[in-house]
Amino acid sequence: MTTRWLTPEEQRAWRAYNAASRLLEDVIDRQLQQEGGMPHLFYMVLANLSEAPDRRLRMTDLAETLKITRSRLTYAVTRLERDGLVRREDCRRDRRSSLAVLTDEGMAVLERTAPGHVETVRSALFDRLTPEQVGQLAEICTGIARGLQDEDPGAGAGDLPWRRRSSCSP
Amino acid sequence: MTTRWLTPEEQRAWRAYNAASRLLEDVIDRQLQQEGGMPHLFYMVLANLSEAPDRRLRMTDLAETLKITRSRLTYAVTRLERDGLVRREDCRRDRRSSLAVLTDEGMAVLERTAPGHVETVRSALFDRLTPEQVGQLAEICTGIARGLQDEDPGAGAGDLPWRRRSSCSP
DNA sequence: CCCCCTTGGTTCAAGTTTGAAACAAACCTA
DNA sequence: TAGGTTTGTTTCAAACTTGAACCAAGGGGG
Repeated sequence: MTTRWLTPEEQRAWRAYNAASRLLEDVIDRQLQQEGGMPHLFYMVLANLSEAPDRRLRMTDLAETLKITRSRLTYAVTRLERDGLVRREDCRRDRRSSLAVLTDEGMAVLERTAPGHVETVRSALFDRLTPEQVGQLAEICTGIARGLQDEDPGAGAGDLPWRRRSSCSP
Repeated sequence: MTTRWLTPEEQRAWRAYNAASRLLEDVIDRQLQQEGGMPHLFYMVLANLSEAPDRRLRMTDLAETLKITRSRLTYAVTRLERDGLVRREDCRRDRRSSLAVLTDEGMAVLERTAPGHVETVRSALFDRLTPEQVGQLAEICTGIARGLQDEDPGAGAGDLPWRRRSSCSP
């Protein structure tokens, strides 16, 4: 079958998206690096932990919500641990698992860093969007994300009992 | 001034965006890596060169359109040059500049790789969007990109004679 | 219980990215 | 036109990412 190339309108969207996403991630990374000494991803690790029950999460679960590989998370947590912002803990239920725990210092850094980060996200993104556009963006992105999530397992249509989720709170 | 935190709707959008952009870039990188032996960025270097007059571009101009640092581009071009897909050429007009030139082999690889790439972009992104959403995405992203472009120079309002653009075709 | 398959994590080497120098050519301007 | 600034590019080390390989521990059948 011959390739279905992108229409001019699709090209316009695709190029704009690539430019915007690169620029956006750059500003955010730079801001967080300067004021928090860590890249965006590491910040998100802290943020996710801070919202988790008891400030701890299984490595695998954390990786899944962040949409990154376990290997990448291992590196991030190791670094954050070295800086004292996160601590590893063994899981009692399943001796294979390990939990990442946000330390008090980690929480402090997060609280100190959050305002500047939010301000950046706001001025770079939301201040330039109308309320309708915020909704449109959310709609578009949840659709894309859901699509890309559920296709990995098998090649065909999803037939799983709608995604299991293991838990491991002590 | 106290922080203007994100509204629930903004949070929803922001989280969805982060998930989607990460997943999207992952699929595309993986596909391109497997079928083309290069990451997305490198493909974009080839693609941009292929559309340039005479298939050549100044490093700085290329970096600017790709929204990446010159340093990053240097690395990419060096690697592509090692693989024979791109060649460097000196600029006659300005002896400081160097041009990246798409070789015939580079063009061939690009043509061989493009269909699979487009198919991935399509199935991951555009097949999940309505025509209106494509327009919305384009609108949103051009707005963001424009905003982030023009704020870098100075801190205040732009006062430049609307962005110069040097050219250097032989 | 033992074997096999799956799951949770880490490790390791190779690849990529970053940001701060370093350099060199071009461009003022006095 | 010498000297200082700007512009175009590369270099380098440190940081981060990737993917494959590895090592446990859990979970069934037999």
